[in-house]
Amino acid sequence: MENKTFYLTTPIYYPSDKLHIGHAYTTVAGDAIARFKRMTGYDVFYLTGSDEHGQKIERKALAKGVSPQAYVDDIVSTFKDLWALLDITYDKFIRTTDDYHEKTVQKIFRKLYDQGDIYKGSYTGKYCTPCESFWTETQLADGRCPDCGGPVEEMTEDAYFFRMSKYAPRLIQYIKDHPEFIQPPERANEMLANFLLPGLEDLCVSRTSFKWGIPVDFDERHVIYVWIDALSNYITALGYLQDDPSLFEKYWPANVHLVGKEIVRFHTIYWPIMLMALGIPLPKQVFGHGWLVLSGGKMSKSKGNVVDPVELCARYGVDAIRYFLLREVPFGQDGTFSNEALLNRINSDLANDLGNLLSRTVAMIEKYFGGTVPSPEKHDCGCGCGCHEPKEDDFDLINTALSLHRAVEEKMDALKMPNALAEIFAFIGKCNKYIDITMPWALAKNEADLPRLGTVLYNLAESLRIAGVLLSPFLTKTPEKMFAQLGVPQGYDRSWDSLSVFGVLEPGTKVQKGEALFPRIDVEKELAALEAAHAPAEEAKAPEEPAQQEQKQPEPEKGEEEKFPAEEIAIEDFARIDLRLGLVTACETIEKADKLLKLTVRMGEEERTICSGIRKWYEPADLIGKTVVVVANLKPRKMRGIISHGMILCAGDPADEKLTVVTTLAEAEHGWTVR
RNA sequence: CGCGGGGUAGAGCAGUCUGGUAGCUCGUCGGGCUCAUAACCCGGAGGUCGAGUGGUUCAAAUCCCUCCCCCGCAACCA
Repeated sequence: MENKTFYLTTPIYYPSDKLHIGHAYTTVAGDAIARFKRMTGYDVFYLTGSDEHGQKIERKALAKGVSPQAYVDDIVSTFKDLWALLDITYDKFIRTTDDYHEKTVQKIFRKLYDQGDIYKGSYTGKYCTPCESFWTETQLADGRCPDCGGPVEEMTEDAYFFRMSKYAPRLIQYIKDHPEFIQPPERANEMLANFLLPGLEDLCVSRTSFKWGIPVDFDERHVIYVWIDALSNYITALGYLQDDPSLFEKYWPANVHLVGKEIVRFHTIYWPIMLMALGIPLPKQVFGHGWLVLSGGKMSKSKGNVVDPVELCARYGVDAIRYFLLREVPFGQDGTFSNEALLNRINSDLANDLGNLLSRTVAMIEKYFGGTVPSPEKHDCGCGCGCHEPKEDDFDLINTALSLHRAVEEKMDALKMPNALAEIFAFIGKCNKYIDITMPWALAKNEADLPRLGTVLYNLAESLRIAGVLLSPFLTKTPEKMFAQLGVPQGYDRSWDSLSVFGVLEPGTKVQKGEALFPRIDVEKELAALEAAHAPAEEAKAPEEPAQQEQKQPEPEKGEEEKFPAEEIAIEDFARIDLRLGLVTACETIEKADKLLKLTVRMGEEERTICSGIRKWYEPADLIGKTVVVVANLKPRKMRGIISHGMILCAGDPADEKLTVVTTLAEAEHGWTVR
């Protein structure tokens, strides 16, 4: 019993920006699993962290004028703040810039190199010196650089490669033999059909184009590229190849790697193959969950619809957010996030059903029994000796209460958090109904019914204790508040084991009515307030609801990419852009390019081909004969095999729903300069 | 024919693997109750389960076939 271990991981997140609700989703889910496993007797190790290397970070830091390390230090601290806010009980937070991680990754790299799984190869391609980029034959535009149109030359660059193909057959077999390895199962088909069966290419695992990474210790020009660096965190965090490997020995192989569906591929192909090469057992399961899609489309900064978990917690409390994330969307599928859905969930489940149940139960115990939990009648006699008849309603309630933990365990073992919560809330519904059936207020009117009344209220209080215990993996503050109101002491009374007994709560315990668990929210008002808070110019309004205890973080800048006015420029800067009027003489669609239109544009003597991603809004016929504004001195670029020489100016709304090509008010000659 | 997911009551979903009275949540309408956070409980209305009045079957939301539509990913929005 005590030796059962459970090793659970989240992805390590990339600190190029603040985290959003999607990251919170994964990590809260992991936390619920971790808490559940701990309560049910497992020795749990829950790992999360940050993946801090790479060119993108290097560039962002440079742009900000700080060192990459300073840059990531800053952002990673906001990660930790968020996890603290959401009550995430991780056992370790690994950073890929941690010293032990870097050293171990170097050892891993060297080991794989020494045994021949990583080899130094070379990459031959067409190189454009000014752009510092390699291009493949197919990327070239007329034999020239697709970026700048300049000449390219054949160049060879060294790089290290991982021999993926060698292990592919073993992995294919493993996946077939272990149907539980990739979850949900349809992802396994996806991986096999898309990547494994067509044949794996060797993977390039080093880079020379940037420095912000872990150097290959025997070839300092190279840094280790993301795969080996990042994925290894799951074992370096446990001390693999380090002085003290005891954690590794204890917890590996991982029970579950929790990942988003976009990185299932790396975790079910590259990572297992790395482990095979290292001679380490594979993780038991990789679970790829779905995404929270916003009602207005995918989350993106330019749409201004990024959902900030910090703000939500500040408004509604951590438990409301945790509950919504865990309950609303089937784990593994995509689901939609909307403020309205969130508020409805909070009201109907947390406020109306759970909060109100506690409130009415405690209120009745105070009113009818002076705040002392009454004793239930004994009705196990059944001999007709004057004792009370067993009540069917009671048995029904009690039996449900007693079988509930098993139902929850079953759902949780399949990582079905929403279903587990549904079980618990079905029981809460049953408690509300029980009140209706038994009508305590009627019993209270008759002295003779007092014992029955006591039984009813005892059953309710005990049911709430059980609900509180069952909710503990999911909600972090609420069970505590429930126990406080019910007078449940610390210890066994709150443990998972106590769920198999109905009657743990001691009669005579004092209850204490407290604040409403979840104050009901006026949805319409709140939606209006949210909208106001997100209006760019307006200050965030104070929440309508009593502020929760959570500390407010500095507001992130809203829609920073859309900020207006943008940075000022001088007239000379503008003058560098050569804008011309052009006449569209021909326009056609391009095969296999569902976003592009290919336009032929005349500007004075010159005629050009320009590709533009406006097919969604225009038919070719709409544009022929129209005058458009062209950015004439833009670098030519190859798109879908066609060189686009220039760009057509358009105006569009932030949601990307409406768009119009910019044209002139009066008749104008093509070739004129726009100024 | 690139890969994948999906189309079931006004909305969001379950049911499909393992064919057999079409279910849940929210909303809506009506009723009950008054202990409670205008909450809770009960009942009603509302669906030819994307289309083929396709195939298999005694029986299809469920299995097979064909087609249509939506959404992701990928390749092209500079």
